[in-house]
Amino acid sequence: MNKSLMRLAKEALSQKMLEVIAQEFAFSAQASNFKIEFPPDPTMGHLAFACFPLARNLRKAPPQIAKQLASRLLPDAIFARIEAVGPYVNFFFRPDWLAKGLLEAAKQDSFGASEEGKGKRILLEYSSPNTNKPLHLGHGRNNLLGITLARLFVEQGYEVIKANLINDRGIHICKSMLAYQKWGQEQTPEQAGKKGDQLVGDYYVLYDKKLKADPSLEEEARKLLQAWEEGNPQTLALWKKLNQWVYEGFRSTYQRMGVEFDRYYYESETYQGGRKLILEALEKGICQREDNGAVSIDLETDHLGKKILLRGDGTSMYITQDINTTYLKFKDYSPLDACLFVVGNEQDNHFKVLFKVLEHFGFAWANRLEHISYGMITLPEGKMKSREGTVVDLDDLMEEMKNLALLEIDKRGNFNQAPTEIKEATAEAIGQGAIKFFILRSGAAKEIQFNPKESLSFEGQTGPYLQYTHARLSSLLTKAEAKDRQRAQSFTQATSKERIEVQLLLQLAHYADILQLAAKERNPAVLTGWTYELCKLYNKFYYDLPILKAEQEVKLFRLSLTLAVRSVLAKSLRILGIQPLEKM
RNA sequence: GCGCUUGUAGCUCAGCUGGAUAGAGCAGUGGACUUCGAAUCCAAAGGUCGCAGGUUCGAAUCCUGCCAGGCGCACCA
Repeated sequence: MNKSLMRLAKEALSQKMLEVIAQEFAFSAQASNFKIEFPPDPTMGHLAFACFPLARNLRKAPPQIAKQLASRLLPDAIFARIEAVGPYVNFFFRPDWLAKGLLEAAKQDSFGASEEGKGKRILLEYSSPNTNKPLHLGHGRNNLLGITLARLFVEQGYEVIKANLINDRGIHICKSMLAYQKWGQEQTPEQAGKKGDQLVGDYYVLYDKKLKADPSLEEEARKLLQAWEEGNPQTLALWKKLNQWVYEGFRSTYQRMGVEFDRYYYESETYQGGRKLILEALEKGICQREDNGAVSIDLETDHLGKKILLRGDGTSMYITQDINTTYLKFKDYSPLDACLFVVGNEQDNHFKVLFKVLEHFGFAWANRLEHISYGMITLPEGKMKSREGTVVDLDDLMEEMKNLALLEIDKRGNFNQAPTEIKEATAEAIGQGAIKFFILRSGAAKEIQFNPKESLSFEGQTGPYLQYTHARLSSLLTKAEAKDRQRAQSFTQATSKERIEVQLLLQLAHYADILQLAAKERNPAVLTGWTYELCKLYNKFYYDLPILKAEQEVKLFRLSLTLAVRSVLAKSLRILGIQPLEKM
């Protein structure tokens, strides 16, 4: 599948318009002289030719141009109706043409895929947690953004490397280590009966609590960090032990969310490496030596001020380390067409600086770096604060959502006869669907306000609504006679032309462009919005028109349409990480 | 103070590379289950698109200023 049906239609239309404009106005227009758009409402038309840009060239009023052009245009194989409305010429697709072009294709798994990224490689870093506490809702947004973008890129034909840079060293983990050392009594996660990351997180909180009574702990934590840097065996052993527990905890959270990685980078292995690159730059005169021995770079001309890259004592900083990991990514995976960092917007400035520094260092790939920034998730009370216990823990949230879903399932009783594992798995899928859709439906730049009571509903614009549509439609298909279902697979005639049916076809026709746009804009919300719209259309179709009880030829068309919608819907849901359910 | 970012219906959000009457969901109101799954559908209601200028045939969309929220502005990460 190279070109989407919609693109073919646009190209055909564009060609046609060039000819007609030449005939009617003796003006040889360029395709750039006009724009083909989508009317706000499909009842007005399916494609629109706007006459504004031509008005200048032709010195005629747009409505006049539209009228003249429309009078010249005759229906053809693609368009059934063409009419001038104000300054627009509107085109209506022939439902048969849409049906023929879509009903078969949409059932293929390759539908909507593109070769845009064929032969190209993207490295996408996301998640990148600290190892001192469990993941919270903010990480959830990061993870979901990351994994969903990865799938969108794959759909565009890119080879995607999903990388996780683990912040496994530093003062934060030393705080947990210190508290554990002092008060942990060698307790293991098994003994405590909790996940490793949760256990380690408890000690991080404990450290903070104890710190209030005993400020000298801060000094002790710093000493521990020093011991770690010096390679003290006991410290290293403790560090390894706690980190291992945390990784096991993360693994289960990741798995539950459906998040995965191809490559892990560990800060403990990379944090020193940037020094060499910076010293080289210093030799080339790109960087400057400060009075106390620190190395800085002047980004004044880039309006980013002066930045220290290496401390006076020669030790690494955050940016030192990032310079190195970025360098390593290109070393490990060259050639990369893009190298993306999914990191919260509190680091917008950091990435601006980082990218600029690498540009100054002369790396040719510096212009292929991109920060995928996203807003924080806040609570009605304000910011989440781990110290005040107002953090929404991801594991807790997922569990809570699943339990809520369980209640809803019981209320309906569809699973009363089913084994509990099936019921549980369904509840889990619904809970996940609710969380994922909720987080992915708003644009990344926006802050999300998370109100536990209201945000995670199962009705309306939600993940479960999409899953319900899929289940409902699957249920319908199982009720169709096997013989009809069989025939519907390859049935491509629009034997009925109700408005809602044409709208559904039209929605399917947009799919490929939607996927492409979502990937290009790095914005999964483009897909969530489209998918919701598809479901809305289908539910209306389902409600308004009989399917199984329709007259035979109409029934086959409607079943064929249903099969097509199910296929595309299931695929969109999978890209979003939401499980399409047969029953719920 | 400087930089980035957000401000659209009571609430949560689409629309923002300028175009046809600004759209959904939730909440609230009124309807639709003897009919393919009511986690659904339909209807009415709800808006000075933060404010003020400007560019344009045309601005929620672009520019400027102001107001409000968020995030940055470390030899922290």
